[in-house]
Amino acid sequence: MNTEHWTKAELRARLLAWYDANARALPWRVGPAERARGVRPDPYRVWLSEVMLQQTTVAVVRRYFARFTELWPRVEDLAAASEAQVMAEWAGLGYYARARNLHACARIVAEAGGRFPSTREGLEKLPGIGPYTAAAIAAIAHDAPEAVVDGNVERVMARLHAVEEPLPKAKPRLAAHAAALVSPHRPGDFAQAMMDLGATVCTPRAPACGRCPLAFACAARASGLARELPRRAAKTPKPRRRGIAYVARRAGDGAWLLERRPPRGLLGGTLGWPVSEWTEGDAPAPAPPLAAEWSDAGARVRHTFTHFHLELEVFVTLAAPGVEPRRGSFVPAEAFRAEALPSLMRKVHAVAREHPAIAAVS
DNA sequence: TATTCGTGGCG
DNA sequence: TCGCCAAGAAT
Repeated sequence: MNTEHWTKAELRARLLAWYDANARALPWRVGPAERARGVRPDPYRVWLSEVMLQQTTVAVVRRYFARFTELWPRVEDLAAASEAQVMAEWAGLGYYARARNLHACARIVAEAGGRFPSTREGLEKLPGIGPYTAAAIAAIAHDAPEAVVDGNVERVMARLHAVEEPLPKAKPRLAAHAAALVSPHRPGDFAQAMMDLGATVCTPRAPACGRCPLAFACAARASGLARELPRRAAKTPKPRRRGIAYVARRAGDGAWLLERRPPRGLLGGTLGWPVSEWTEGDAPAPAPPLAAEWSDAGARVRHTFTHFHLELEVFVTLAAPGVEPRRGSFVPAEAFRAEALPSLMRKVHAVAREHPAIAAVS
């Protein structure tokens, strides 16, 4: 029983009208005006942007998206790259399983003629494409009438309907609300409008209800709850772990000792400095990757991951030219780029490079 | 169903 | 300094 004095059609119309006037200009987006003229976005660019945007802010994705599409303008180009190249370019973006899945997905699609599936069901079979991303590509690239439910949409729905149940338990309810609203006429624009609204107006901390095209229908607005919703289940505190990072340069040619991490798990598949185990209680056991005189670089590296804090001691050494490392391999100085390392490892590099034993080399 | 997976910006 | 959170997926 709908006891509201507004209809879903009216709500859709208000949102789309707002989007027509306020859509963000994004490099991977075909705006509402162009779209009205029949222009459709390139599914490859939609896919690439959506994967990058998973749990990641637009500001950061802009830079990476520009670089990726410059290097690899088509899915076949990305498929032809090596996984190491893709990992190096992804470095700093986080959630590195995305990069591995991105590359695997590109090879599957390229092998299949370079065409992405056009349905949500087909898309969801590909690595790295889950329910959200499949629906987003289907709606945005193909105008399929799919409900696209991300964090923004969940927040908008929680407020619009004053859903008090905390996340993540409320997810099915919020998804149902979103599904009931999907525009049958402009599904792609509707999906992007919902996300723009969440990103620029119905924001987490300080919603700008005065500028919201849906304020007239918003239950949370009416009851003064907008800022409180959506509620979330209490989070468990992050433990603190400690470890040691080892930065070795080779005397003479200045090569750096780096190690590729195992393909799964934390920072899986990325390039980095050899490290000890990371422990919570006891001090970490030393685990130098080669026999040498190691010096404490002094400054500690602090870094916070999704579920723990880490503090790393940094040890450095200048290794003799003929030394054989127990782990990792030497990368020539001219081939080394700190930008190809994940953020944690960049921080280690920034500390190590200040030490005389490291700085003195070439 | 609950964990595990990065990072940077902001209040 | 610190907790919160962002266009989630995989296991």
